[in-house]
Amino acid sequence: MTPGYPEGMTTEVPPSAPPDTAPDAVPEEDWLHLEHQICFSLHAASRAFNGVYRVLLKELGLTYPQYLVMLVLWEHGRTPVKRLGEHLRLDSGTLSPLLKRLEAAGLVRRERSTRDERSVEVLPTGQGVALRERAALVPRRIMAATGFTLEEIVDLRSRLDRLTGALDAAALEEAPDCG
Amino acid sequence: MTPGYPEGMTTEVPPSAPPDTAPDAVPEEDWLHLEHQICFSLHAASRAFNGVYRVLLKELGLTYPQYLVMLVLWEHGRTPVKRLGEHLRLDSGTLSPLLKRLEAAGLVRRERSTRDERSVEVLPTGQGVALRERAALVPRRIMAATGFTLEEIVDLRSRLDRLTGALDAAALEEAPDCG
DNA sequence: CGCAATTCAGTTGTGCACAACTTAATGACG
DNA sequence: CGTCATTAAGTTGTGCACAACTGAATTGCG
Repeated sequence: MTPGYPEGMTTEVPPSAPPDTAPDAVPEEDWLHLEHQICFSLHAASRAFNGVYRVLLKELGLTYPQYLVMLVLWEHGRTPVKRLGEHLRLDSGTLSPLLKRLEAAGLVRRERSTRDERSVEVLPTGQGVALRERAALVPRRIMAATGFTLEEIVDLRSRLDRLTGALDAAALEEAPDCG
Repeated sequence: MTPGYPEGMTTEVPPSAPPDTAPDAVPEEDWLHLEHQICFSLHAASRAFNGVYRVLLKELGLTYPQYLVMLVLWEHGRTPVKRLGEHLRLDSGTLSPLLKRLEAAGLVRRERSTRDERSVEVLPTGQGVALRERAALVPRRIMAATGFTLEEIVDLRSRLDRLTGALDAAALEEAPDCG
């Protein structure tokens, strides 16, 4: 292991070290290496999670994002697409076709609001509500699959939420100028 | 907040409580609720991370998965598609078109192995190697965006790796029978 | 009222993830 | 040697994520 760099690959990063963002004395060369591992980990964890859900949700006929939508609908009932997007951090470009598929599957209905005709409200059908009972087994099986205790899960969740908040804020600052 | 359930939504989950997997005395009804928050968190964190990378990598002309591929190539040089897939947990269905785009961008070349004509080896072009210098700034900016210390990041990484390992193992057991 | 700006859902186009399949090369075995 | 299982890469089809855009409804303001 630790294969080292192939010839011609060591790219002498200029030694400019902005001291405000560097939390430690990590050589510049090692950053890509470390980074390497970290972003792999997050990416891989997300996909592994998705994979386990895929297996469990297959018998419910749901994909993972569809399951997330149903969770919101089971909890809140009739919900405008806009609010679904806020809960799930998804825009209409993702939700519109997804909801169309859920509607085609007979799990939700979409009704244009009478008060504001721009808005479309989504509500679970009887079949959609009934699915909740079968879905109730999923969380426990997911928990078992992680091998984590409840405390560990909750702790991980709070870290991830903090991460998400920081990243969202950074993305906003990064966007137009601000630099 | 805490909107409560809309009428007709409370679905009396049967009180069967398998004691082997329940780490705590959490009411069955609350599982979906808790689950709700947890899977949202992971999903959202992954997408938030992706969003920040998207912004930073835009000026390099890379997507996040393409960046992951380049990280492997920068570290290991010439690598067969098969091994890339092992590093990144991706199959040829994902990698083939991705590598085709990287090749079209002039960042990598693909060469069929002479020793085993089934295998295709990927290697960075001069342009691809040169890109590494500009990419060296990315990890630091990502770190800054997270607001996490190096220790926190490393700790989070180990948790996520443990999670991924457990989930992968569970997915294998879940698959055919094993029940 | 009349018109511009905003809001909301939907569409289009690109790219990733993955299951299922195809094709070609390799290796094992009789 | 010939046959068959295995392996590697690629292709096809479905679905998600997101940017950019369209179009209709609403709101704000003069």
